[in-house]
Amino acid sequence: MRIREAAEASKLSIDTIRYYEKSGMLPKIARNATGQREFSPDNIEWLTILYWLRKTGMPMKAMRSYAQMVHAGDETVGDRIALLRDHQSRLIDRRAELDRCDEILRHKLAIYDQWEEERPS
Amino acid sequence: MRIREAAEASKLSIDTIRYYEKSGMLPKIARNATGQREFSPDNIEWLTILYWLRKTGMPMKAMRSYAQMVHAGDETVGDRIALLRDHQSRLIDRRAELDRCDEILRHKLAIYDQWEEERPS
DNA sequence: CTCTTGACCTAGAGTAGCTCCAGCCTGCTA
DNA sequence: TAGCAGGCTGGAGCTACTCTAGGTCAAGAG
Repeated sequence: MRIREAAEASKLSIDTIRYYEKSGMLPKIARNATGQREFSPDNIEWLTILYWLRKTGMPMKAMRSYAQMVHAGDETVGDRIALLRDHQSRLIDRRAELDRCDEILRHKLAIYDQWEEERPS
Repeated sequence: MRIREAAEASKLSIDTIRYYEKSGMLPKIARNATGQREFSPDNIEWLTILYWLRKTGMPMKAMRSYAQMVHAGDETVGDRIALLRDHQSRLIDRRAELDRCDEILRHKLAIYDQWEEERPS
């Protein structure tokens, strides 16, 4: 699978995939005879996970160390679990932030709506 | 109220507040005799709203136009409502993203946990 | 009354995480 | 054999901060 398809499958952009490779966040990606990247199904799964981790705010630094742990082998499984659980708990915090913002917006909108009612355009 | 207190009250950093002022996202902030910023309670409310809007992903560009609309006066209230409602609907999308990521993490962790069970450290 | 400390100031450099662009190569189709 | 699609690299540009250098000012200690 070449980069265009990999981008579509993972929802990352082509540029972002190349950037992630350059930044050491991907395993070694195979190249064909003319130097083009060839993505395996495993690579696609990896990209997809990165897409979701980034989208929900995991910093590249953490993704890089996760990548290195996967590369390092089985004895890092414990640390990998810790890293993922850690991110999972951040998701909860983020959800609370969304709720708080929603609350503030509701409040603000209630004020504006009342305002509109009183002095209609 | 000076910048340190304003930062504490709004949860923005001192640097970010100065940056926001420079970028035209704040109303005119008063200065005292020695050139230090003096924040009014209104200013603090504004900073707090910006904090939550940014934290939940509103781009600076949108915050800038919101600031300009507030500055422009009452006839922009309709547009302001539209902008806030728009952001509110983004919050829903973000929540869905968090849920999706949580699902993926659960799946991944289930696999790792099983792995750990099979070959305990 | 000078000295230090601490809070503030500005301009500008540095950073994260992309995104876009120029210039080049290759393979397919007409 | 020319044209076009799709890939490649290195590097510039962008957003939203974050940090640093170098300076001012006020208040308390010696």
